[in-house]
Amino acid sequence: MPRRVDHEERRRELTAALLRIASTRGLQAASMREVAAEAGVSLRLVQYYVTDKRTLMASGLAELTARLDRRVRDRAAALGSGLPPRTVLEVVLGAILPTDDDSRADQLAWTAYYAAGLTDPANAVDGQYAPHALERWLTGVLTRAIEDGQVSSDRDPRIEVVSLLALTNGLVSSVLGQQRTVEDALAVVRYRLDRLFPAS
Amino acid sequence: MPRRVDHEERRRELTAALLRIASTRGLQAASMREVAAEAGVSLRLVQYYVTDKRTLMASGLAELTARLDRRVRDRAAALGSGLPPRTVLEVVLGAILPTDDDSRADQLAWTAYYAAGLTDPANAVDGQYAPHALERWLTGVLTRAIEDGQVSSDRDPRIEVVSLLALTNGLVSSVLGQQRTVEDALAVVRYRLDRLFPAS
DNA sequence: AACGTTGAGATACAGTCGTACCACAAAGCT
DNA sequence: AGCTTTGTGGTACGACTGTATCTCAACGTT
Repeated sequence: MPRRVDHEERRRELTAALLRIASTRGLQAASMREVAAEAGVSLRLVQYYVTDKRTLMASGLAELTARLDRRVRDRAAALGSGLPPRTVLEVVLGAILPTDDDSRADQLAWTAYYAAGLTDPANAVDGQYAPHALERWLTGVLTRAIEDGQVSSDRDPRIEVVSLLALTNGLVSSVLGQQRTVEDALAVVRYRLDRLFPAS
Repeated sequence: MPRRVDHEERRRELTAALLRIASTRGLQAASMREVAAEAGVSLRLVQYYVTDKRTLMASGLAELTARLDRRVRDRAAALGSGLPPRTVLEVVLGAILPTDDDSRADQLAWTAYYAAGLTDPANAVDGQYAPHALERWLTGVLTRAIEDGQVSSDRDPRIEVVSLLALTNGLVSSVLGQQRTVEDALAVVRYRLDRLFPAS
C-alpha cells in the first residue's frame, strides 16, 4: 500500500513513541524494537524513517526541548503583556513544574536525557532547555521591577533569577521523585516570590 | 591460591569499581564484565562475591548514600559545635555541592541512580539521601536562629530549609552539567544566606 | 504497457548482556 | 591421609541489542 507518505509526520510519531517509553520505562528500555511496538509498526519502518538510533535519540531530545520551551512560552503568552513582574515570574516558574501528566512525562524524559548526557557526551543536553534566553528574559523583568521600586534595590537581579531557576529545578526533581507534591512545590516558589516582592 | 579472603572487603572493592564506572561512563556502561575489568578480576569472581547484578547495584546505591551522608556529617563535625546557625547552614549546603573530584564523581553516580530510579522502581532512591533527617536538623537550627533574633520572625523555617535544599540540589545539577562553576554555586548559596541572616 | 521509485515485511548477523555450569587447585578439618 | 570446603578460571547459553539484507507490492512516470 505504498501511498505517498509524509516522512516528517512519521518521524514525529516515532519520536513521540520514543518519548512515551522514555518517560514511563526509561531511556534504557527505549530500544528500536520497543519504539516500533509502541508506535505499532514494524522494526523495519523505524529503521526506514529514522535510519539511525542516534538520530532517533537526537530528535527525541529536540522534540523535548521544543515542548518544554513551548510550554513556558504559551503559558506566558496566554496572559498577555503588561502584567506585573511578580506574576510573570510566578507563571513562568510554574510552567516549568510538572503540573499535569503531560508535563510530568516530559520532565521525566528530560531528566533521563540529562542524566545520560552527563556521562555520555553523545546525547548531551547543551545547557538547560534554553537556559540563557530564559535567564536573560527574567533578569530583565526583575531589573525593571527593581527600577519601579517593587523590589528592594539591594537585590541582585542576576543572582535572584539564577537562584529561582535552580530552586525550581530542584523542586522539579523532588516532585518527580514524589518526595513532594506539585502544590507544595508551587507554595515554595510563591513563598520565595513573596519575600522578593514585599507587600506594597 | 585459595587463601582465606575477606568477602566484605572484596565486595567493597567491586562496589567501588561499579561507582567508578557509573560516574565516568554512566550506569548504562556498568555491566558485570566491565566491573570485573575495572576491578582487575575475572567475571566469575564478580559473580562469586556479588552473586546478582541487582545486589551489586543495591550495594552501589548504599555505598553512595553512605558517602554523601558521611561527607555532610564529617564537614559539620570538623567545625565543632556551638557555631552560629548561618555557618552551619553554609557548611552543610557547601558539603552537598561537588567541590572536589571525589564528590563530583559521587554526585554524578548519584544522579545516574536517581534518574534510573524514577522510571525503574527496582533501584529507586527512597528519598533524597537522608532527606528527612537533614531537613529536620536544619529546620531545628533555623528555628533556634529565629528565636535568637538572628533571623526575622516572619520567616517560615520549614519552607526556608526546603527552599535551600532544593536550591542546592538544582545548583548541583547545573554544576555537574558544567553550566556553572562550583564557586558560582557557592556564591548563590551565600547570597541567599546573606538575605536570610541580615547583617547584625 | 513497462519500469524505476517508494513503502513495507521478514529475517539474518554480529555483538553484548546476565547467568549457569563445569573443572580444578589450594586450604582446613578429622 | 583423605575429604570437604573455599576460591578461581573458562566457557556456554539464551535473550536482547543495532544494523544490514533480501524480498516484494503498490504507485508515478514515461
